[in-house]
Amino acid sequence: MDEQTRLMHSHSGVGMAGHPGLPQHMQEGTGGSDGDGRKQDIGDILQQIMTITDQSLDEAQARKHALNCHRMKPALFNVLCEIKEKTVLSIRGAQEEEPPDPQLMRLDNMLLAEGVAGPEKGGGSAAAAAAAAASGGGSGPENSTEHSDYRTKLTQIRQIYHTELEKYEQACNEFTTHVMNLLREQSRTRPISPKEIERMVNIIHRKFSSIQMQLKQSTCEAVMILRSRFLDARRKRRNFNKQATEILNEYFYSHLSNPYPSEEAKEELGKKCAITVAQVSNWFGNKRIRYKKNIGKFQEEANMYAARTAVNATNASSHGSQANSPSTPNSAGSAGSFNMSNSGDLFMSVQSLNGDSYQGAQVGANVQSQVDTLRHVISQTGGYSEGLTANQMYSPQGINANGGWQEAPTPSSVTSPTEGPGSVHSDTSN
DNA sequence: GGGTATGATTCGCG
DNA sequence: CGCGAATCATACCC
Repeated sequence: MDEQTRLMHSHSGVGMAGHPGLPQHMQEGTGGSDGDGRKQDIGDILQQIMTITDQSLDEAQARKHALNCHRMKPALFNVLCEIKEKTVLSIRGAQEEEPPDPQLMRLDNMLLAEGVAGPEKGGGSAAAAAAAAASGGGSGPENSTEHSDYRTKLTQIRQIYHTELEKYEQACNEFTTHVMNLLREQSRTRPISPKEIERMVNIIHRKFSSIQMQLKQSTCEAVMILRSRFLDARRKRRNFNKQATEILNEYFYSHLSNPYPSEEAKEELGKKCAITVAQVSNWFGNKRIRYKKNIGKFQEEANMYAARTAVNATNASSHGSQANSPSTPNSAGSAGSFNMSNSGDLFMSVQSLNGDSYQGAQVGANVQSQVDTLRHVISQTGGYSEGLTANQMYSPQGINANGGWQEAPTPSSVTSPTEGPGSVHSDTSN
């Protein structure tokens, strides 16, 4: 410090007369008696500035300080600030005033709509409710747990978002303060106008807001993923419970000739299995196609259910025909209207199990179910398969070239004597 | 972990 | 609109 003071004074006795911030050259007045001296002075200063880089660090430091304390400094700074203002800053300033980013607005809107941004209470649950409404049906309790799950996750996202946002804001403020202090500090040693500081602050804010936008964007993505997970039922697939599968299988195998449950039957099955009608439809759709694709694989299962149905049928003592009650799906499997005297005809009509096609007999449901049942019982014993294969020709109209379930009228041989050929099948809601 | 089973979705067809 | 077929995504089992 002492050395600096010495240096400072060594330069034409220049003191610290100048008031920082004031245009010193104006204060000096126009009295030009020492004009030459001042010119000499300025030349001196400039010389010092120009050569400062050639000096050693210590020397330069000392010289710098001396210059800083020079009475001409404020004036020089003022001029430099003006020049800066007119050149660099004005160029930068041209692109400063921008309209709010449309993408940012979109993100903001979305976050608001999803209940992530905006008021703390209600937003999340409202969004969850909306999402739930969009997801459509589904079983009640299952749905409510899904709700809370969704809400919990959304709250988590919300919390993270707000925490991060706060962090960013804090960091932004800290950084801004830091930079402002730094600039203020530096403004003592280099020409920095307050306007420039203001601009710098703006730049910092813009940078931070772009970071914020990234945060918003990733938050939006997270919400979208959550939403899609919540809405996409495939992702929350649960196997039906054993009982439900049994009920469905029972129906399927006891209606193997025409496994197309009517709407009423689907509702009934849905009720029994605690699943929706749509799920019943899905199940039957899948079952049909998969059964048809690989009958061999399902053989055992088919036999099992067939045997079970057969047992049920034999055990059931009631023999009142329920063929005309299409809305009772289980009537087919459990009703005891099966007439053994028909068995011969039934056997004759049963098709080969190795083939792709089935007979879509439009006989009474009970009779038909017994046909299906017995077909498997027979196949299990391996009794009639060859003969039955040959008998396919017996009912040519029952064979579908594409291997689909045939909906053609029943061959007369299967027609139950108690029910006319036109009796309603339990599967069809016609 | 990989293979299989299974519920759901999508698409084209009649 | 219901169906078959293909496909996806997950559950389940070894």
